Amino acid sequence: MSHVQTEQMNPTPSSVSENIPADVPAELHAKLGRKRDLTRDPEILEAALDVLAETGYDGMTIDMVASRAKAGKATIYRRWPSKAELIIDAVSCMRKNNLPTSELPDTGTLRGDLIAMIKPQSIKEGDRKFQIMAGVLAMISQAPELADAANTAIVAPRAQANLLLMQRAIDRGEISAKSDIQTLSLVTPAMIAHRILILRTPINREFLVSLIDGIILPAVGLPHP
Amino acid sequence: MSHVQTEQMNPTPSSVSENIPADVPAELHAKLGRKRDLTRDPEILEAALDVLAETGYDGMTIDMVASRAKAGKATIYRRWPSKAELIIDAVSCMRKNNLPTSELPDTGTLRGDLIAMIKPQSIKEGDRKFQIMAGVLAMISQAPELADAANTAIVAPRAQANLLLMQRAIDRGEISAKSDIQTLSLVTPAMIAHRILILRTPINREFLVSLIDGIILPAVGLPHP
DNA sequence: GATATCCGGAACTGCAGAGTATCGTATGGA
DNA sequence: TCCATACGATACTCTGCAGTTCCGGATATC
Repeated sequence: MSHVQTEQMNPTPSSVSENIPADVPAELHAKLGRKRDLTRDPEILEAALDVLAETGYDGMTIDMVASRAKAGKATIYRRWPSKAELIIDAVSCMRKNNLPTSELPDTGTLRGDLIAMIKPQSIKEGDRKFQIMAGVLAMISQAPELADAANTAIVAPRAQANLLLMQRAIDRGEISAKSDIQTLSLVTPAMIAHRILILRTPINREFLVSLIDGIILPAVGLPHP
Repeated sequence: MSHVQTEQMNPTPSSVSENIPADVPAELHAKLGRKRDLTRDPEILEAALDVLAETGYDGMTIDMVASRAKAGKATIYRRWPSKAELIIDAVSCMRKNNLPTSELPDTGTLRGDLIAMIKPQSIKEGDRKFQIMAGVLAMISQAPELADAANTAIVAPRAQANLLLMQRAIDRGEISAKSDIQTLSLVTPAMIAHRILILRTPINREFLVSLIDGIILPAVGLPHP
């Protein structure tokens, strides 16, 4: 990280007590209950994620985010105190866009369920998410809470979905209850991350199917179809 | 990445043709066959890897590398034209330190071989390698050749070792020849990377054993011991 | 329509860090 | 012993970007 400036000076401008300036810092803003264009927030966060996915944390500049969101730089700093906090917020807010567990497929077989989770749209979306992950990784060592945010927003949902599907397979007696489904549920996210981050190869259907048929199903004792 | 400067100006100082200065740039240096303290190169590269593992690409400064190697900043720039090339060189040179395949264990069983590869020293060394990987990831999008270098130096050797052990297990009839050992050989590196990069949890013996007993062996049809 | 507030745009400041230049010194070869 | 070269240290320049400030215009409320 390049410039991690002096960290939060003058939380209250106590030197001049004349009156509140037109543009007040973000924290005060929220607390004073001023009205703001609330539709700008998600647009800016989305722009930040785009730039992050494309250029990485250090390649990303606030000007890029501002121009992509057609916003002024000042507008961004009115809402977030620093670049770091903007990104943490952006990544944290990704969680909302995850599909709820109620929408999980239920085909009757584990393989059917796992295959059903492969959809063109989810592949593309997953690609972007892991690009964001790559952009964020550089910053993780300085802001550990970001690791949690990224994990919660990007890999945990996938792992959780896998875990539920496998648990259901155990419950219906399809696979052995001794399977280490906790570890197994992490295999696909880890392999996807490895492929995108290190091999720089985009995800496709064949790859995901080979993970299912070559690793997951054999590991839980199901014969290759 | 912060400062990716203007990229290679005046390859030959044609403006002044007086004589060659005492300290010539690195490229000329090598070509002219001047004598240099060759023992400094690996020390500087090693220092660069240390700093890289600790602070990441953008956190790393040339001054840090110089002082860690007890070298002058100018000495580094005499040998490498830029920070980026220094790091690419450092990562590329890691390959040499990998143990040759001839030293692979041969216990007679796949599980025995895989377990035998877990040694305290290899865990520690692996930890550092993947920290370096984390540091390098930020830069990969701008220098794709670095992805190859990192892959070749860090994950490929592990995968290759796994692959050989599994192939031997097939050859001796221990496991089915239909096993997708190509994909399986990537599981441990990918899971290790995931754990270090995203979960920020250090590797230990229990984790590696659970990968072997919970995923690899079940996936090739060997019963849990 | 007057007032207040926020907006986008743009100019500005400050600083860290890449890369360069210089200097006094250590070293090795003739 | 002398010369050449490369060394470490240090001081320097230059540039990109985080964060700030200012301004004219849009919007909303009354």
